[in-house]
Amino acid sequence: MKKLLVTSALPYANGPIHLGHLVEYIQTDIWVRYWRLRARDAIYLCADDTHGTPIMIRARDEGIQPEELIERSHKSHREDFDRFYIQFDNYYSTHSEENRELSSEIYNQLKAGGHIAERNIEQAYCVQCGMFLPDRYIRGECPKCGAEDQYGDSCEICMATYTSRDLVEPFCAECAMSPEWRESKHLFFKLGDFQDRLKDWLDAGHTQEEIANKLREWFEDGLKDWDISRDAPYFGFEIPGEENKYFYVWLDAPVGYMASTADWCNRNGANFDDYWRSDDSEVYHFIGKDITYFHALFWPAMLMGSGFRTPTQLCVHGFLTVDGAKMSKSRGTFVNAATYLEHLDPQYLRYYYATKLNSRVEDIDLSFDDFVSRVDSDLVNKLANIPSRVLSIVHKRCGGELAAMDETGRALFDQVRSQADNVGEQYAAREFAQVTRSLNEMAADINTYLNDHIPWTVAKEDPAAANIVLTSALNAFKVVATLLKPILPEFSQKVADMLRLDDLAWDDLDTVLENCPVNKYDRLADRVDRKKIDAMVEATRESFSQAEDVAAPVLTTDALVDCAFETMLLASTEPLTDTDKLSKLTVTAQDGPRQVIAGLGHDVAERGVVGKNLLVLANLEPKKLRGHESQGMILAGTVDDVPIPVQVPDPQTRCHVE
RNA sequence: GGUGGGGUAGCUCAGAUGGUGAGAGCGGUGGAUUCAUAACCCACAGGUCGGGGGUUCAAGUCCCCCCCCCACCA
Repeated sequence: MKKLLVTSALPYANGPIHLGHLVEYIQTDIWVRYWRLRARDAIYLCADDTHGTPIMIRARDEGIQPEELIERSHKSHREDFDRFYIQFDNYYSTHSEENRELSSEIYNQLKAGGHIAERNIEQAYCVQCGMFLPDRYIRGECPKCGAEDQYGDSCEICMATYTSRDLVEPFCAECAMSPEWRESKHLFFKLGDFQDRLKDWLDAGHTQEEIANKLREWFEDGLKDWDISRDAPYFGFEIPGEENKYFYVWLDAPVGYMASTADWCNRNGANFDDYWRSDDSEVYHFIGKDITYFHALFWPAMLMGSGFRTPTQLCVHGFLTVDGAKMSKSRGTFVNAATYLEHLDPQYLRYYYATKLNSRVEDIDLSFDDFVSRVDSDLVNKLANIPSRVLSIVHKRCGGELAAMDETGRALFDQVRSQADNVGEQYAAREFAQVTRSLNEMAADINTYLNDHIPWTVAKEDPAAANIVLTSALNAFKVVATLLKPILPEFSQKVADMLRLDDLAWDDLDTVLENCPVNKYDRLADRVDRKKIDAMVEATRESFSQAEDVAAPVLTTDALVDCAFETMLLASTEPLTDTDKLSKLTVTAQDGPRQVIAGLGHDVAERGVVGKNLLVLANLEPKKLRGHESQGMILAGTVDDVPIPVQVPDPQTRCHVE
């Protein structure tokens, strides 16, 4: 079999690992561990993605060098991964000499091949911050619907896309200064040069069919040139032959896969070219669907244009939702890996994700109730229970030593053993949900066998006869524990220890333990305490509310003096149906009726606020939103992301708030 | 707004290329058991397969329309 190189996407060095990240790392790790179990030559590589504006700005905000920031991230990422049993062969960094050299080499090759174009473009430049502003760092009013405080590339209210140049009254997101427009030279990768080869590559089945379909849509519009340069100041690699130009972070990020390979090869006496310039290896990238574009178009094209091999397969997965909804900081479901570890066993999450994962691009849901029931009923009640019930009798009645299997016991063993290859195929196909289903069926067979042969009763009269049953059940369980190893490495190792084996190996699936001593049962897993989940959610909620408090600037009373808050009676509401959540509210102020446009959702009337006194910022400059004039701003808080206007209890109370 | 993916028993989900009376696990109910982490084993669930129309001898499974949810949009 060809040697295997497997990667997970490079986490950005700007924040901690969370439960959403872990879907991918656990998925990849299980897959690689399966191949290691099959004794295949496989390496699992990753690295931190360390460059770009957000890192630079964050370091500056913290008053440290970017190098210090990314080193801190690297350390914390590694720690989190280790504790979740993510077994990288190498966890490197894109801020490395190898990465600089490889990125430059690829760029030089592309340039030599005529695939790099130069063009001047005009960009927002903040004089105060001394830098060009990426779309995410420039804000302003949406040119289409007039919504305020929108990003430089698209409007979150009306979903319009545009360029930052189109923004009305743009300002720098960092310092709020209005930017000036400066022209500078940018370098572009002519992706269109590779259109035909990319099409062929996609048609050849290098990724899931649904992904390929989506990419083909982009082909129809024609592939645009990709801007790969950024002007100084920028945290990244300088572009060879240019002055004050840096590679855009997404250029050198995937090259990080290669840099990690190079570093690993150097330290392990292996040959880099065997992986990246050879067809004798297979390269698998596990990625989330959000970065498909980079991995399915830019990345293969970069490789094609620079004389390297292209990936064997892109394994694209969906996103994680928690209890059916997007992860939420305020609801406490945006759980960091480190927070999870303070409360729960990492193996539970590995097992739970495995029960959900398949080879498709579906989102998976972490439902806490389901999580508890899966772990308790599968892992504890069914799987871990088998050695527990068997070994207790072996030690109580049979002197702690196994016997030999009889024909019936052998039949059970063979039945379980015969499914191993099938489970292997499910692993190879990344159908982990099927793997867990198969394993639970096998466990059910063993439990049924035990119940049918009542060794606990037989042992009272005839311990030797009972031991035949126990020995058979335990040997069948050894097969299950071996097959479980990629998902639950520690669980499997503990089983090996109980059986007095060094480890559980695929090649030993046929090896049967008979007439030999075994150790006492060592507890394999405990039930999930629901209280711990609640505590974890609460801790998450608190950590983010604290963070947000710190982030808010401290105001003096001066800032509030100009604000005229007034209670106004809400007379009626009317949803603006061509918007996602805007409603037109009619309120009665002291000086008469007013119209206010508010993003409170179309169903705001159902929250019992009509006829109530609401708190309104009354002296806000009138503004048109989606063509409707808004004369004030309703103050509201959110409960579970649902906006609730602030009410003043007594409807008779009409006042200014000073 | 565009595109993609979904909507199957209370919950989480299986259900190639249309065809025996629609499934699993969990929960629930009844029984059996006591070796085991109140675990395990057996039996029971009658759900308009989102709604409507169509093709067909036959449709969760194909076609059309509608509703709802989710994601992505360099």
